[in-house]
Amino acid sequence: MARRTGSSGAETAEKLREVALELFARSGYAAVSMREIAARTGVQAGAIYNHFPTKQHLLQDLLVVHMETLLKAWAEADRPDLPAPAALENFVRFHIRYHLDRSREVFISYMELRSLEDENFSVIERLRRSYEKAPRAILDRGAADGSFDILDPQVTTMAIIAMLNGMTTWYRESGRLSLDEIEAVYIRLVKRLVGQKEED
Amino acid sequence: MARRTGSSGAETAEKLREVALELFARSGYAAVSMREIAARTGVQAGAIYNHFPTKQHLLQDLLVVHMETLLKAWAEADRPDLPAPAALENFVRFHIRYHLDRSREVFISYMELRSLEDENFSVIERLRRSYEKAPRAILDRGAADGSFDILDPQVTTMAIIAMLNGMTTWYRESGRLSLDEIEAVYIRLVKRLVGQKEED
Amino acid sequence: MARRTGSSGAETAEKLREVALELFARSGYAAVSMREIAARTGVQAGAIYNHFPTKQHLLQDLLVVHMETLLKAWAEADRPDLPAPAALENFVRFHIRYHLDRSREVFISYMELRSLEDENFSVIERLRRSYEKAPRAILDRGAADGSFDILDPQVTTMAIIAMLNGMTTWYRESGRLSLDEIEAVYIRLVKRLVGQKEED
Amino acid sequence: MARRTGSSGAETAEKLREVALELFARSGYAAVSMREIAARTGVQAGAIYNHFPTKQHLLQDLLVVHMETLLKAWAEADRPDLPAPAALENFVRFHIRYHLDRSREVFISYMELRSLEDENFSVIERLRRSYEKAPRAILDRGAADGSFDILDPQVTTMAIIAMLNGMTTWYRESGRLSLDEIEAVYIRLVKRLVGQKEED
DNA sequence: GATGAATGAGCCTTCATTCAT
DNA sequence: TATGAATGAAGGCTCATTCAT
Repeated sequence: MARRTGSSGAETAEKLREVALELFARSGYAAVSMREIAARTGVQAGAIYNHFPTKQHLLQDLLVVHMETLLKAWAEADRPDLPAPAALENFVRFHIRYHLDRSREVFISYMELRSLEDENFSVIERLRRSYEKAPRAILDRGAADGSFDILDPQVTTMAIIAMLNGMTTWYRESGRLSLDEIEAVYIRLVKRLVGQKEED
Repeated sequence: MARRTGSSGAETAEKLREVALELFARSGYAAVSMREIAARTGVQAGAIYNHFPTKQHLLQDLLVVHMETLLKAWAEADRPDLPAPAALENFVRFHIRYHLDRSREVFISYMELRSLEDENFSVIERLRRSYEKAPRAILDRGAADGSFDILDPQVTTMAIIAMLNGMTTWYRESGRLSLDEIEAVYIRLVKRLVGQKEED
Repeated sequence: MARRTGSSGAETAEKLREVALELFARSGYAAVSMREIAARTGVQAGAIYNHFPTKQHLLQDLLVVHMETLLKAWAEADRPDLPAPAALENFVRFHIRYHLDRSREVFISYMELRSLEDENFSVIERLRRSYEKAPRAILDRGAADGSFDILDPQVTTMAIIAMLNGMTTWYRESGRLSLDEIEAVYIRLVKRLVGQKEED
Repeated sequence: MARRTGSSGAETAEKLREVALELFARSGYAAVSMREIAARTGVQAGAIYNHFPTKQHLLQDLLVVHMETLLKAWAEADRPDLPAPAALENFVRFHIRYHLDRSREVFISYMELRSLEDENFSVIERLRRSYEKAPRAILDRGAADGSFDILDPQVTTMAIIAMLNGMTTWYRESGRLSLDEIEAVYIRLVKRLVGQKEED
């Protein structure tokens, strides 16, 4: 059969991306079959290949789009004009909100790096490094102007990111603490890590 | 052909465990085939089934052994007699050293939870929760006696663990800092997280 | 998108025939996909079906056109008025020239008979037999008037055709001998096969 | 299920070779599926891969074995001690008998060269050239000692081979002429091609 | 305990063909 | 007439697992 009335190429591609994202995040790239993705999208397996040339490209597409969207979103959220403490708080808020909204993307962008073929791996790795420069720059700025007391800027940067990302593994909307409360705790924890005096 | 002189069942099983660990950590459970494990062990695929009834059991075996060994090691390293600050430092040292030595086990014990069938999943999850009680208990003790100033004990516990585990993703023996130096930084970072005054 | 200005249906059909001929000759009917034919023609696969109802029809079309063109060309080249020796030489020249010009058609008309469905096979087979009657008739004429000394007319006919066709498998324009030279050799070889005394 | 009692690896491999030979000769390499070969062999498709690593290897195996067997058989049948006319007759007899017995191997060794990947192609092509040296050497010998009157030794060699091979396309056991009769005709035709005087 | 040959299901991908646009 | 998106079947090959030897 040919195209059914009402369906369009862009819609199918977007549906495929959404379904693949969900399944890759839940079961892992290797454990998900093209047939499974197709079935949940409501098409036959072969139809996927009208939109993505291989399974690998589908993963690559998800990761590139995620990283680029993240970088673009941060470019808009970044406030280099703010003093370092406020800039850091801004980063933490951004990172937590953005990553909770896209926990599946974040998860596979860490977990499925190993499923990427070499060249694709490098592309994503480079984008990731680029994002990690954001907190590092703020830390350096705060260290320079004396508002932070940093132990080791590189280790501290990685510690902050790991700590924030860890949240996605246990956060549940129905949990004990609201997102606002958790956010507040994390902001204070990060301030401690960078040796900033608490204002209160 | 029969068994080659000199090889024994226990040896093969151990070699299989070691190879499977390496491959699962590198490529993920779903992406590794029994044939691949067998080939690197130097046997045929069928021989694996003399030692492990299924691929799932092989993973389960690795994870259970890892978690039980970890808990046993901690039971030996734990010093409940120490004051909270020293106990926390002891935990951090233990965790870093142990996890760097077993980075593959740690990695798959986080990553491949989703590859476990339901019952196996619960077993491992329970063991993991059990380990996480260790830092939590120290935090609670320090909070009670006033040596720590904890923001939220549960969030802080998870933050500490996530921060420490993050290290395994970037640590390289040949890196800028020695293990001792990194350890020292992390200990100070953890002290900051729990609101302990730095002594020096 | 609609038809691009300048392209016409007949042009596309002819381009498809040419491309299919080339690909079938090079890789074989079964190994060539409709997408491949379409791509080299500069259209999408679906467009082929505006010109040929199935892949099988496309092959059939090529073979029927080839055989009919061959028969028509021979009808024009044939000189039944000539004495048998001159008529035979005329046939050999015609066959060599025609088959070298159409080596791809000749090749698939032998090779892809097996790819034809039954009815189509019979059509082509009949046309081929019809062409083979040409040399046979000349042989019979020469045998009757004593200008040839034929061993077995049927076997000799097939031998001549096989010998001549074999040339298409090794002939290269850049080879040691020119086409004229090769032709001269083949004419003399054929004369030997039919037991005709060499004039020179 | 595992191996059924009574079956053995070597037997299955041989059966697979025989079936593949038959099917490749009948339908062409590209048109035959591994499942089809497996089904006629009485195993599942996957089992083929215990004996041949790929479909291409299966074809390659058939062709290499055929060419090597042919060369070996000719090495035994060759009689370099005979005078050129008798040696040529010996070659024609050998070639006809051998090729009729192995018409499928001969057919695919010509037809499926194009299905071979580059390296495999070269191997077979080299073996084929090697066989073609046999008649060429006899022709040269007969030309040198004056027993033949050769027009062009290379063209004549190819003509002889093409003429003889052509027989496999039309020979039927139930045909008008017996194999002995056909053989006799072909021997006399070849003698004519090399310009040897007929004895009787 | 190990091999090697087998199964049956499933993998990613391509195929000829169809049809709304 | 052509596109591009779809189908359903089939392609070569790999998988976890079994079992006679």
